[in-house]
Amino acid sequence: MAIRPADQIIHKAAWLYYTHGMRQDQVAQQLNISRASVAMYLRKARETGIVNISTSTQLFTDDVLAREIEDAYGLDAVWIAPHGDLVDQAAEVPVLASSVFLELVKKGDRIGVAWGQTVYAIADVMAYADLQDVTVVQLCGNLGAPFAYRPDQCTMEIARRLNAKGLNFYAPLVLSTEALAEELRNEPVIREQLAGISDCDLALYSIGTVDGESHVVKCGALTSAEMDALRRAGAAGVVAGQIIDAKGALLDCSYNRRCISADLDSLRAISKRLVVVQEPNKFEPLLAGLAGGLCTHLVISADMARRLLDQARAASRRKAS
Amino acid sequence: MAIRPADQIIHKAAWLYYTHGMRQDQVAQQLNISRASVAMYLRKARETGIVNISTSTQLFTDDVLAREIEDAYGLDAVWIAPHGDLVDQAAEVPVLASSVFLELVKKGDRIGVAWGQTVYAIADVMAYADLQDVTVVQLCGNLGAPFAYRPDQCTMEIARRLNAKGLNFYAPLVLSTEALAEELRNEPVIREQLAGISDCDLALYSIGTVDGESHVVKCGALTSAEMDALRRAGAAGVVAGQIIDAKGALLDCSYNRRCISADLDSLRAISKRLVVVQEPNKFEPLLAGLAGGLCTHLVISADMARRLLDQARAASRRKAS
DNA sequence: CGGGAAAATTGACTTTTGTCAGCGGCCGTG
DNA sequence: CACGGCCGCTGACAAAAGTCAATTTTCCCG
Repeated sequence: MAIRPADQIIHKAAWLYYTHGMRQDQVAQQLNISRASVAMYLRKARETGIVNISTSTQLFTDDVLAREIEDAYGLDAVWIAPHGDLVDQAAEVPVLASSVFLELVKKGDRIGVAWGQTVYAIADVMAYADLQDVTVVQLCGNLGAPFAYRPDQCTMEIARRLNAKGLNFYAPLVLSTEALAEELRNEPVIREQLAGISDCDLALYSIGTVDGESHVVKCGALTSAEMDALRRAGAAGVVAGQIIDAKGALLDCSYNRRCISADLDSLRAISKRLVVVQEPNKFEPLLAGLAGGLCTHLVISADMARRLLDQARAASRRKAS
Repeated sequence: MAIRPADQIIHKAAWLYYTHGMRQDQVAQQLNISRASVAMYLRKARETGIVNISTSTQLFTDDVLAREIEDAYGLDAVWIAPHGDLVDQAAEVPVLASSVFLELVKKGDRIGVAWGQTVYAIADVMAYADLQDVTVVQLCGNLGAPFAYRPDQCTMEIARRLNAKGLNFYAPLVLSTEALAEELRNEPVIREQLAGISDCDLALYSIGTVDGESHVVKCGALTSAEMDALRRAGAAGVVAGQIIDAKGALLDCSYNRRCISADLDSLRAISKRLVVVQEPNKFEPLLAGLAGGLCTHLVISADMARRLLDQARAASRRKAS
């Protein structure tokens, strides 16, 4: 909490340079150090979030397509990463998402974070910030897979970037029997963490696919064959490690009952639910999530936006006829 | 709300430069314009709040003196503008205050703003920001004095800087009879505005002196002689144009009854009350404000901080003996 | 308390950014 | 339709910032 004495000089340099608009040589003179050091301190200030530089994401919400999707799906806000006229579209989604995320966070917030490649990609490009009274909580249990994008890593990395407190979940995501999962959920430590999820101000997650490429399969929570069976039983997407059906409801299956993760109602109790979808093959999972009311704020690519809108129009035509 | 087509390019340039970290020549190439134009757009982006650069104010809260004052007066946070080792101390207070203010504001907030030289000085050095869903409301009636720091100007200037909505108060601050003031307060428009004050998330004000130099005297709301009389009757400070006594309660006097301004209870209902004191002669007024619970967040100079702490210590010694 | 490794700092050089006069297109006006 | 004024853009130069190898300082450890 307290500033380390060594960092004091960084704060001073940043204040004089950015707030007072002094030049680096003036700052150097004022602090009796070389200009090169000032340049270095300023870089550190930016890197650690002592100085925050953020760009409005209005460019990406202010768009007819985005408005139409907001209306069609009843969302609070939609951001669309445009086609390659700027930069690579797919890569743009996490960058945009991390800006949007930082725009939505405010001091004192409690933030729920799920996991997966998309979430980790967002964490990875996220700017550092100085949000010491923010708490980042993990939305579901862990798994031991050697992937950077596993639940605890996602939570930790985001907490680190924000200089926030990270609250990890010390339980496995999935257990071998339903009874054990139930028992564990009733353990005070775990119960408390699960209960705290609905107190979050903001949640961040993506929606997973239900095929062999799904992160739950890659991490070994389910075999590819089991996933195929679940898909035949109506699985449409994955949210915080749990399987949902096309209506966005929790699929009634043993796997879900063996999971320790955020209750969907708890997620819906969070006022800002930021869903980010990067891969083009996540169309159906995303529809499921939208149907289930799991999303209030959405970041997607232009292609995906197009498909969502077409879908909504087709649906309303069907209803009209 | 919508981005003007001409501003689109500014957003794009800012996004590529600040978020993607491209160099100006790369941005220029990407957007098919000259690098000089990019430099110009970037300046505009910074000036209009499309890009936001903010520096942590931790340096000024993270200080034993600040902590001691927090404890002694039960405040949420205190910031202290240090002695001249950095820059001019008095001039630093508004600069620091405007940074603190911007740190405390968040999207969707409703902000109450009073008036006076200090408040206007803060507005004047405030960085531009892009907070379009913020509302800035005037905390008290107006007066026609030809000063830049009058109530409507303070409100408007802050709203302009934030790109927020400004809600002015179209009633005089002080009327000639109590009856008329009472009648006016009951007018739906005015009543509504007064009622809306307690819904604010954040308030910004200074505390005025009760002498001939007071802004209420300079602006002609009171004569110097009337002020002297009020002082003898127990006046200790001015908050949003109203006179308070040493305990921080509204002074029982005709002037106050003729005022159209925020009820002190409404002010206390606002969760963050940022009080900024710049001039050294505002020590007693500040004590009155603190006594009345009108302050939760405080920005002062190092000298003032010293005096506050000495006062608190003297008071506790007196109590102990 | 000396020696050595690691970290911090700096001077000198390179790259990047800021600025401004001047050019050219656009629009309203005579 | 020609003219003048205005605004926005650009090229070229000046100023500022970034970088890195060399040097100094700090901090262990024997």
